Amino acid sequence: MSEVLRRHIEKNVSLTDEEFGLVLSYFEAKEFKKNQFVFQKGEKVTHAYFVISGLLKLLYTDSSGNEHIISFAMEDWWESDFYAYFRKMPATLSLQCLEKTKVFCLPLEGYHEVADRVKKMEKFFLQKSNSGFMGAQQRILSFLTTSAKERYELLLQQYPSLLQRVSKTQLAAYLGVSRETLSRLQ
Amino acid sequence: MSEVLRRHIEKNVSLTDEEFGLVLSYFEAKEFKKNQFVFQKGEKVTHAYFVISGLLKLLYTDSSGNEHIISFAMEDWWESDFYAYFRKMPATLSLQCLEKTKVFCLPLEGYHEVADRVKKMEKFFLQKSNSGFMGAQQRILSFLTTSAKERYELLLQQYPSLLQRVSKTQLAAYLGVSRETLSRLQ
DNA sequence: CGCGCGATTGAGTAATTTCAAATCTAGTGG
DNA sequence: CCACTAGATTTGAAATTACTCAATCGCGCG
Repeated sequence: MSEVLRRHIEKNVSLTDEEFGLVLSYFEAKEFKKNQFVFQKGEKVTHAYFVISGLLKLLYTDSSGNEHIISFAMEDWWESDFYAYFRKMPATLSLQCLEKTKVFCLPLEGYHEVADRVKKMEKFFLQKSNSGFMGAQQRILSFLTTSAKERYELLLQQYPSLLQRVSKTQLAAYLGVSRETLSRLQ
Repeated sequence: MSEVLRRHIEKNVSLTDEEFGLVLSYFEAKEFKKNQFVFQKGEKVTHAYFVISGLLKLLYTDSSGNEHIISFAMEDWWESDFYAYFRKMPATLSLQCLEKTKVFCLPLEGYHEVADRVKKMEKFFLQKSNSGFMGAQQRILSFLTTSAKERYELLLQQYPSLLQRVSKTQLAAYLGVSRETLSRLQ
């Protein structure tokens, strides 16, 4: 469990046993069942989540009740409604498990404190945030430049396991097309 | 000039005169003419740019030669091809001035060094990166949930000055529709 | 077997694109 | 002041693409 987190952090910054022990003390392990919500639209977002195993979707439900998937979070990913988390606002997004999922939770005070007390963690969070930003920008670019079909092929190429793990309805909600259109693309 | 930068940083973290002096020493002021490229696809991206005045577009040119605008950067914004900047890769994007523009440039070594030497700047960069990420995620969400017309109205509501400052062709390239479609939306 | 869920297919409708032509606008030189 | 031009914008019309709603298919499971 905790080695997964340590290996993940040490891809970016190295920590002594002592430092990692301190870091770990700010996290809490939790487990969610398939289909369970980690949090829902309107609720407080108390934690950021590091995924140990399993799969989640971060989604937005529009005024007509349609789901739009902002991202899938799999092993080794950080996820939350970060806007709500950092700004202490009610969630506009929901986070739901697509599989039985184990996570490490980090409350906001823990985030700030661990960054303060272990300066290497501030650097780590900065690098994570930077790559999150660059990834999001890539996705924006893919909406601007490529067709749904190309986005679909690219997604499966990047994460081949997704096709086995989530329904095509979910993939369509991530790609931004109706499930019927996705079905006709293949 | 430099007060613009200081005010910008101090929206997030406060600095002593001495600290700001040190921070400033890592930047270099530069000025670009209208239509001038700050960098182009394929070139090295040596700096991140803080916009003092003027307006730029960050764009991607696809294989057919069509331009897609990832973002407009106006006063008080940071911009670069951050992927290329941080990873020291050739640019996949280009940064071009839509107006005469003044910037402060920060080379990558300066970024790391200033973050190391003024720890508050690490916090500042982290906060900037986080808000950049959240902004990008909002834009992804707008592609998933709203029509081009709604995206257009939202953009003008958020940045009313854009309509005076850039052509509709550019706005269309930002919104992800053809200029003819944008013209028919209004 | 039959139910239920997801995926696919069909048909009609709506939205967007493409390419071309027409219109508008600001700046220039006579 | 006016005519002219280059660039941006709008409009037109046909072709493509995507959407919606409904019906059907396929499969696993009680």
